Amino acid sequence: MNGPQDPNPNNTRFEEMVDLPEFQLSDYLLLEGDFEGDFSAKTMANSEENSAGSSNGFAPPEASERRNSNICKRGKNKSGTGMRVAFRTKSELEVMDDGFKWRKYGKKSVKNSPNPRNYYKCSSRGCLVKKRVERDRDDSSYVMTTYEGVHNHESPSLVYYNYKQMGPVVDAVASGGWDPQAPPSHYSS
DNA sequence: CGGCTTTGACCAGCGC
DNA sequence: GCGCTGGTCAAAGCCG
Repeated sequence: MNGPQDPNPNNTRFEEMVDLPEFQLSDYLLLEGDFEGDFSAKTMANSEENSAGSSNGFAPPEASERRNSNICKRGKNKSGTGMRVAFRTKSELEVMDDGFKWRKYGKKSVKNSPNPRNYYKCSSRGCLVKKRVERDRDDSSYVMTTYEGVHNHESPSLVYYNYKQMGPVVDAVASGGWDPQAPPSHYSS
């Protein structure tokens, strides 16, 4: 199931969302995927607040990684899609419209967190992509969203995704040079 | 009536 | 080996 398949269409929609005033991307975590190297979790913070610790509910990478150990704990990707991406977003809304249709299938209170974790599956037939949503335990104004898997279809609402255009964005994020606040100039509407 | 959410139960992996 | 915890299932209820 490898190949030049859509790595994560949500990235595109998400990037558009963080351009909106009510959304503010804080952390971008590549937890698993078709990457070279042996890292299991990679943390990208877009702000100098990162170096200031968690004064703003913003955990340093070390802490973020530790928190992500929950996500990686099972170490198995039942959906077999091999791609997991986590975002931490400052948002009032718990469920963000990323262009896909999600069906809630579970809710679980997590240890060490006052906020429950919600589990969603993509509503599209045959699509095994899952999504976990929970509020940050340190600062409930932040929402942790974890996508697992790759959509085998396009967004039912709008399709902005273009793999060739997406590549440089991912590279920019990986190198810390991507500014989520910047206009989505790579879109050609 | 169909689709979605809710919620408790069950299952499986991991750490001790 | 056992207990804990996270993830999933499935039945029931709700809503459009």
